[in-house]
This record gives sequence, C-alpha cells and structure tokens, in this order.
Amino acid sequence: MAGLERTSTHAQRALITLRKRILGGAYPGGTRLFEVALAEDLGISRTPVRDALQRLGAEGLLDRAPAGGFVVRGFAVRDVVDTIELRGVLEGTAARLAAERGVSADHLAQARSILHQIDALFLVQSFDMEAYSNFNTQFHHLLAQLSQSAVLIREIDRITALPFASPSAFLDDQSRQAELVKTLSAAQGQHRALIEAIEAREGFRAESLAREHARAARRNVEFLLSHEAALREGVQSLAILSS
Amino acid sequence: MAGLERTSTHAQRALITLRKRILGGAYPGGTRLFEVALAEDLGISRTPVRDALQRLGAEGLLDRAPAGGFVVRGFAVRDVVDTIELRGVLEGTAARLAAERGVSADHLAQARSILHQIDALFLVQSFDMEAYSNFNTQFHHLLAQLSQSAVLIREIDRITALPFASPSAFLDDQSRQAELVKTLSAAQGQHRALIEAIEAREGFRAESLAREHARAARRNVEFLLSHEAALREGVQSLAILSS
DNA sequence: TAGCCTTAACTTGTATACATGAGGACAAAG
DNA sequence: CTTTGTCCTCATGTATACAAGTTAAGGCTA
Repeated sequence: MAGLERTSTHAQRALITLRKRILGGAYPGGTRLFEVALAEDLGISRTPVRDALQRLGAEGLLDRAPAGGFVVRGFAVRDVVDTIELRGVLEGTAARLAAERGVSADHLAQARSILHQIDALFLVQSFDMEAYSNFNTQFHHLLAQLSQSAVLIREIDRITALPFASPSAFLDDQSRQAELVKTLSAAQGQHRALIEAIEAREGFRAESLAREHARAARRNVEFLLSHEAALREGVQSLAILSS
Repeated sequence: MAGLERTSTHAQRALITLRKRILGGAYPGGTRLFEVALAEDLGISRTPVRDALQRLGAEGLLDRAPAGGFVVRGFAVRDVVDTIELRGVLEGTAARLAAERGVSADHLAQARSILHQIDALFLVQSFDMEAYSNFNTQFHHLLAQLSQSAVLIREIDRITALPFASPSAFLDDQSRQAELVKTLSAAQGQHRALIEAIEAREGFRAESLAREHARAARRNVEFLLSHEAALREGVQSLAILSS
C-alpha cells in the first residue's frame, strides 16, 4: 500500500503522496511546507511540487500564507464536528430538493437497489464492512444526484473529499465491530425513511432525516474522542486531528 | 476602473484580469483556455498564467479538462438559482448555529450598529446604493461570523465569491431604482427579524428567515431573466450566463 | 468507401536558472 | 538598553528550454 503510486505525472504522484502524509498527520497543523525541501524529498523539481501544493490548497488541506507559500491546515475537534454537521446540512438540502423537484423512476430504482443490497449484508454471519462502505458511499453519492443540482453535487463532493467528513468515515474502527453493526442497522433504517420521504415528496421530512443521519457520524467522533487514545489509534480518519 | 491593477505579482494581475474577463462573459462557457495564448496576450510567461488558471479552477470559474488544461465553466440560469439557494441554506445554517450556540454582546452590538446605519440610509432623499451595498455585505459577513464555525465561514466565503451569488448582487441595476429600494426596505425588515431570532435563541426561525432572505435575490434573478435583454444589460453579475 | 494506422502539430508537464522580495540578524546610534 | 536601519539569506515568483503526451488529420489498406 506504500509509495508505489504509478499515475502518469509527477504532479499527480506528489499530490497523492503529500495528501496521504497530511491526512496521516505527518505534518502538524500550522507546519509550513517549503517547495525546495519537498522537491528534494520527492526527487522531483519544484514545478510539480508547486502544482500539488496548489491543488491541496484547493482541497482545503493547506492554507495560503499571506506572504506566499503554504501552511498545513490544522483541524481541531470542533472543525471535524462542524464539517460533519455541514455535510448533514448539504445532504439535507439535496434530499429536500429531490423531494420538491421529484425524482425519476430510474433513480428511484437505483436507490432501492442499493438499499436492497445493504439489507442483504445484515443477513450474513460475519458482516462485510468493506461492502457496506462501498454501498453506503454509492447511496450518498446517489442522494446528491437526486437533487438535480449540479452546484450542490459539486459542493457535497468537495466536503465529502475530506476523509473525516465522508459518509463512510470511521468504518475502519476494528475494535467495536459488534456495536458498529447495530449502529449501521439503524442507519439503514434512516436510509429507507429518507427514500420514502423523497418519493412521497415530503421535503421537510427528507431534509430532517438526512441531517439526523449525519449526526450518527458526529456522535461517533465524539465518542471516539471522549475515550482515550487507545480507541483513536485504529481510526485512520482522525490522524489529522491537531491534538 | 479598467486594467490598471498594480498588485505585486504577475500571477495576481493575471488572476484579476482573467477573472474579470470570465465574469464579464468574454469567454463563453466551454471555451478552453490555452496557456501559451493567454501568456502572449497578457505579455507574461506561462508560469504565472498557469498559477492564475489553477486559482480560477479553485474558485470554481474553470473546470479541469480530463486530459489537462482548463475549460471555462458554463453557468446556466438554473446554476445561478441553485447557487443562490445554496447561499440561503448556508447562511440559514449560520443563523441557526448562532442562535443555538449564542452570540457575544460585542457581536450583537456590531449587528445592531450595521442595522442602524442601514436604517439611516432610508431616511435620505436619494438612496445611496453603494453605501447600502457595503453595509449589506458587512451584515452578511458578520452573520457568518456569528456561527462561530470556521468551516462554515469558509464555505460561505467560497460561495459568496461568485458575484451572482453574493448578497449584494443585482444592486447595480440602474433601471429599477425606486422599485429596488422598496425591496431593500423589506430585506432590512428580514435583517432585523434575523438578529432578533438569533438573540432569542430561536434557531429554527433564524434559519427560515435567512433562507427566505436569500429568496429575494433569487426572485430578482428570475425577474430579470423573464424580461428581455434590455433589463439584463445593466446587470453586470449576469454577464457570465451562458445564453 | 470505411476503418485504421501513422505521423505531425500542438498543448501541457518538467527542469532549471535567474529575479524579486520578505524577514531576520546584527550593528550602530540614540 | 532599546530602537532603528541595513544587509544578508532564503523562499517564492518568473522565464524559458526541453520532454512527453494527446489529438486530429491524412493517407493507406482492405
């Protein structure tokens, strides 16, 4: 899994490498990243490094220093919570718009198909977390599509790109499997209700449900952080947190 | 007002120039921007042009072409409407959070001060639109601050940077001054109610009011677009619209 | 004639040398 | 001892030459 990214350009590889480092907590929030140092480190010239830094800035992982240059953005607990809350608000808006504007039969069928496949996962003995994660991601992606708002889809994608704000964050927490499955079962209930509300054109209900659905993730973070480091260790998405 | 930007770097100047051109509709949506051509045109090398293009991409004015390069993003009427709606949702969230989390006496005083200054504008014979625009921008900026959510503030700033989505868009429409002032008077009523709701910790009301407040802008766009080109001419913010 | 392959033109990707400007250290003067 | 000014250092800004990849056109073949 390490360092073998073989995409086409140096800039792409630098982007991937640096993103991984930042998200992995390799650079504490506030650290300034110097082009020359990184270029030497990565064995490439400054040009693609610059490119990668600018992209990371656009992703929201770096801030531009006033006098030029980039600084690693620090994420406090509050920022994580606020970002998840924001995702809830945006997905809520997507759900409301879907209900208000109406969804096509095809889209509805897709949603039902995903729901059905998730249902099936709960019937098997050993829960397949990776499969759930995939279907869950699909579901949330589809939800954005249902809004029929290109603008909204774009913003949801942006926010969701931050790993700790993604709908499938915290699913890699190995230590609490059994408990987690129960939570996911409840989440699936919300998925169903959400589609039901959208189909019935109940905009307000759809919006409320989507927001509450995001709260599950928020509760998860708050739980993980209220218990000492032991629990946090297994959760990759929280490595970036500035203590 | 034209072309004399004397900021420090070439990249900055290129950014400003290109942004102005794009927003002014100089490049129809879908137009591909070539680095060399722009560099020659602007009399600088490709490097700062590249920089400017990347920033414009981050601003959402350009899309990255799959095989590299940048394409001017086309904004349809629906995109403009959706973006304004999104601003309403985000500002609504800011208002709700402000109500739920509470605001400091100092912030409240600032809000009241702005409201008071706007009130004063309505007492003068010839309405000072520029002053209103400034105070209005201040008010909306403060509203974001009240949320005490750095994440939300950042996103609101992002969206608001698109000129047709800014709270003070469409105020440069010279042709309907008298009518516009009436609208703004109503808007000021919403401003007041909004602060009132926040102070009373009425989160739901605050959120609803902020959303409805944004609807005024949406109605304005829809009105301008339902009447033929004559009206649109005076409205700079709509130049970018792809026919 | 249709389809494919080759090739050439064009565009972005990369390296590197040089320019510019910001920030800090050190010294001198008050 | 503090403050201010200058100089030096180092990081980013810029230009340009060259590399590499993409696209489209033209001709060849079936």
